Amino acid sequence: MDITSILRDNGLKVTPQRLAVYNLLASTKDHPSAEAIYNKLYPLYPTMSLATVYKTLEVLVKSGLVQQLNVGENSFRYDANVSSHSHITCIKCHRVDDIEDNLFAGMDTKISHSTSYSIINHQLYFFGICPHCKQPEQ
Amino acid sequence: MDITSILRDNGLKVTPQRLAVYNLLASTKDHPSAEAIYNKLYPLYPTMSLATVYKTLEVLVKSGLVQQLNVGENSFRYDANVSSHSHITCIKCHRVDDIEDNLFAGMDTKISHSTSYSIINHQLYFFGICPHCKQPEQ
DNA sequence: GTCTCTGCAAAGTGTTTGCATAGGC
DNA sequence: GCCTATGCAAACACTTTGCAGAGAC
Repeated sequence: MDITSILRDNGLKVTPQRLAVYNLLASTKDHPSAEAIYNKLYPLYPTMSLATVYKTLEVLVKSGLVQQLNVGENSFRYDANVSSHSHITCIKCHRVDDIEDNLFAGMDTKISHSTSYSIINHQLYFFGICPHCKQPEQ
Repeated sequence: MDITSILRDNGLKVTPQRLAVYNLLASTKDHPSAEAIYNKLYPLYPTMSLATVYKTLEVLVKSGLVQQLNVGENSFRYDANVSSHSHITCIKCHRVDDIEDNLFAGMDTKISHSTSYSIINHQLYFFGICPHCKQPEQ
């Protein structure tokens, strides 16, 4: 199902701003922050405001079209990939990459047994040095 | 080694405020935020300011006496347990409990192989409903 | 035409900083 | 007595809110 139908099904209007934010997120593996999204869209939509980006992201998150990530910076990052998957951050260049979730199969069940919680989901963040930053400086 | 010696070894002065913040963290499994720490200490140290709590926490984190947690709220939480261990948050009452880290043995190596990053550490957060909140409301 | 969305500015929240004074050593 | 730490207030960064006008349907 496409974003237009999903928005309409949720009683939400389809606006150029909403499409622009979603399409930007869907076309990158970058995990940008609200501000980064705004900076990328501003040249194309010079009337768009940062407040609109925030309001749009809230709508997209609530509609299940986008997920909000918290990689321990002071701002959130956003991801149009809403499937359960984890992230790894480079402590040098701060890029954020995806990790396939099948590496964590069965983990929720294991945790559930050892904690007596009912596990609903998880957010797993790994920190390290990416292949690019491992190369010697020149 | 006790906190007094560790502070001195780092060239830091031992002040009542630093001891109070550290001892509070060391004596609870609560994972309080800076504000919660301030609120607990204020009755005992009425001249202490929130800025001092923040400055003290920064010093303690840098000295390796305390770790900063990011459970996806808009504020950080702090933990005097600096051993590698993960956390689980109740989405109803927002309590944060510890998870023994041996459940995750070998995971960093696995991720390192699949991502080509050098893994330095990880932050694993689980979300669910705690045993207490699972009980029917009365 | 209705009712939600946008965009501006202002307010809010958690955290950090500057600086004079207090206090550890 | 020196030099760092404290505590106040002001600044900061990110995010949210209020509201009038614009725009989707």
